[in-house]
Amino acid sequence: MKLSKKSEYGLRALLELTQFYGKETLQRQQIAERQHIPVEFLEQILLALKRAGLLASRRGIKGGYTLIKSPDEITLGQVIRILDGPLAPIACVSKTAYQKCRDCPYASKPHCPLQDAMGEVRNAIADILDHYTLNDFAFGHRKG
Amino acid sequence: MKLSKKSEYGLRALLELTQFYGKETLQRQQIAERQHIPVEFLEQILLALKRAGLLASRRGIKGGYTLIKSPDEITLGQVIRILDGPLAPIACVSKTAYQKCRDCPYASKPHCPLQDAMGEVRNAIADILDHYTLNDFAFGHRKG
DNA sequence: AGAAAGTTGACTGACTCACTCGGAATTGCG
DNA sequence: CGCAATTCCGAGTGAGTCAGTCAACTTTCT
Repeated sequence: MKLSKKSEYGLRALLELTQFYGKETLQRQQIAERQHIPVEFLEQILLALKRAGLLASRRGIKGGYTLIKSPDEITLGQVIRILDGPLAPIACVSKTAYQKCRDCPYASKPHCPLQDAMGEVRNAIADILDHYTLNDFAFGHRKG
Repeated sequence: MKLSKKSEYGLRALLELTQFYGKETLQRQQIAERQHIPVEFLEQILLALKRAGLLASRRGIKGGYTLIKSPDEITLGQVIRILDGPLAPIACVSKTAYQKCRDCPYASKPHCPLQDAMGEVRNAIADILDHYTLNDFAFGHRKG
């Protein structure tokens, strides 16, 4: 049940980019320093977020990264799925990356205890993370 | 955010042991067959659960494993913590295995966005798993 | 005694995590 | 143009974890 460094760094990087949304573009270097992230590792994270359509970048001497979507349209759930894969604890309860469980003795039966339990967990996690926007994240989450 | 095979197998093994609670002792072999678990791997799982005080075992020709605590006193949360470690996505929000995060730029500040978000997730997971007993698991969970 | 079971520790192959490196492409400036 | 600063991209790496496997030992029952 662990969050990878990749996701942690990714979220912390987006924290910075959210604070400068609509103002400046930030360079890897700056983000890395402010958030204490190894710069070369950060690079591949930012690239993944760019490929996923969250960031834009410019090369060259005045280059850098910018948020391309509004920070209240991006949720922590999206980010973690991009960097870490599905939120669900086991594949057979994932909604975004469902996979039938093989070799499970309940696969044929209408009802699997593990699926029930882990399904609840998945939903609880997704409920939080898919409604937690970068704005909430950067400026304080209004609790429901 | 993934559940290890170890925990999955452990929970499935306890499913069997719960069904026979107060009736028979089960052997590794039987559990392994019913739940399709590699028997030698299952062994080390059962041993861990024994050391943690959930199971008793008898050696020798009529040996096997039994639940030593009532299945409504054991929660899925306990089991997963024994086999997989803390439920919390990051150590600095764990209640059972708290660790100060080092190198986090918010470590000195009164308030860390990542801790807020992951703290919510941790609580949601723990709320479910620490109230989900083996009885609920084996015989159907009464939803709150 | 001997077979059947659990106990223990070590071992292994594949994989993942968290980086790291080298080099190519792009951009701005003088 | 030439050069420096920056991003882009693929590959590599060392440590560690995951998911078992194995061999040798002890205990118990008949």
